[in-house]
Amino acid sequence: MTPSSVNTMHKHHDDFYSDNDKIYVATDCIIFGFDDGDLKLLVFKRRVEPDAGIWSLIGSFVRLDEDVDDAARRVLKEITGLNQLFLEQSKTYGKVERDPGYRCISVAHYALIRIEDYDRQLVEDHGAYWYTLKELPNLALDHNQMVKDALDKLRRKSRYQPIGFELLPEKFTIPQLQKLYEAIYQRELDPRNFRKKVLSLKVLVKLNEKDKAGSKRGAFLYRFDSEKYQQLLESGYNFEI
Amino acid sequence: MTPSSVNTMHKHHDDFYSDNDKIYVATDCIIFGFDDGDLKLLVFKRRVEPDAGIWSLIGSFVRLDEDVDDAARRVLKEITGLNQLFLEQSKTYGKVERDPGYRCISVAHYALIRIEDYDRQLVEDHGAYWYTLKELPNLALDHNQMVKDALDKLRRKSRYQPIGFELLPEKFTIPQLQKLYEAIYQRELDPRNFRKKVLSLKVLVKLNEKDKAGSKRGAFLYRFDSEKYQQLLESGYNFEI
DNA sequence: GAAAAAAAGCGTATTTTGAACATTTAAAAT
DNA sequence: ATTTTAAATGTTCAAAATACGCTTTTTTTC
Repeated sequence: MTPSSVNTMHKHHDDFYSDNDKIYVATDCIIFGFDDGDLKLLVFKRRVEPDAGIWSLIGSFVRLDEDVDDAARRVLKEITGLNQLFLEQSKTYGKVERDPGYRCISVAHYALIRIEDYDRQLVEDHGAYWYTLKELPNLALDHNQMVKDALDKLRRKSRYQPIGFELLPEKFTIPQLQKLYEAIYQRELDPRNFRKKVLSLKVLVKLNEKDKAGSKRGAFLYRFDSEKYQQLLESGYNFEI
Repeated sequence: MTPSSVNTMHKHHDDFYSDNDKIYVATDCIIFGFDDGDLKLLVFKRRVEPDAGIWSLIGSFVRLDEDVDDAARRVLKEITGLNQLFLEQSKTYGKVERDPGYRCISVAHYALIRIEDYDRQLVEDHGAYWYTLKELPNLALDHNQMVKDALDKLRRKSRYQPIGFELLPEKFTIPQLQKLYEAIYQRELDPRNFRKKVLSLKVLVKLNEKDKAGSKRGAFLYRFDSEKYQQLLESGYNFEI
């Protein structure tokens, strides 16, 4: 390749790319859920070589006629049955030897789902299992790195965007929300300060119901007010949790 | 495609992928520089359709035998002559219609370079030009979006990591550093508070030289102490600028 | 060569935010 | 009725962010 071929976006592809030079493009999904005070990850038994029998993330090749993020959405839909969910690109993995079988890059996406919502039958049909993050086994290929990176993104993002609500049911209590953030940040938070902080953001609506599951006394349920959130965002409000 | 084909990472590719189904994989580079108080971007005149004659980012196809990030490094090296520089993946662009010519996804990377270091001859040979961010023209394809996203990443990242130093010469003054951060954040900072803050991080070494270019009085030059930075990082120090 | 101008550099007061901790309240279990 | 458990409210102290005043050094101008 000559130096001038650097500027290849300026040349026609046929100039140096033959069809069998092309690289496979896949997407892998890091699916986070939250249950019982723990962050969980949906993983699958891999069926073919290399690494057959090993747990792995769920993924798919990107079709010629579909957007990359649509491919991720398609995967999620077929596994969980869920259509509308939080889905965001994480990072692209492009090492030559990342998949020993053939040259393939993967555009990883991470998703947050309310663990009560997903379709249990579909998940079971695919041989999938919810692993607690702490007990996560070795995954195929570079999938452990993918999880690490996605978790990092989730942590960073949840500091300045109220993204955690995607992992909770519509109605939730402050202590539940706290447990979620403790799971994300992997450290304990002071319940009094947490409550103060989160209520000061003014995006929670207190309901006239209590959840009795967590304690004898029961805790008031809240819901996230995304309209108010949008308003505050537009008026330049800075969210940090 | 059947539902089971979702889990394609588990199947062999030949099962549904023929060679001419494959997608082209490219990389585009958002090259930031800093000069004269302004953030600048290195752009190029596109030579072929679509959008020939339009300014665009520099890019290249990823070779079959090179890592995606190596492709970006190769592009940068051939354009600027620089080998060791700050380079980081930004985001992957995978819309079907993003390039009308053919199906091609692009893994965007952003780079920070000291504007005095680059090879002017090489840049000129490639028909490149340093545009001020504010005066940036319409770019080809989805390249304006790429710039927007990369700038956003740069902003976020520079809040918790001292990456701004990559854009300054080895020796710089506090006022210069402030101008850089003002350019990145697009807002004015108080010189007294900025100085206090940045010196409190204890990663700057004051030199016995003054820079007379910026003012009549002249300002002391400093350099970034990356060893000390590493030490502090390892001891769990939290950098926020 | 004295005065004005301009940016560098140092210092202090005020406000806001974050961390630590004590106490009361509601409801279930004994 | 008493104990137990977690929810909820409140207070205090320290640290960090912000706002702003003033002196210093050197060049320019009259």
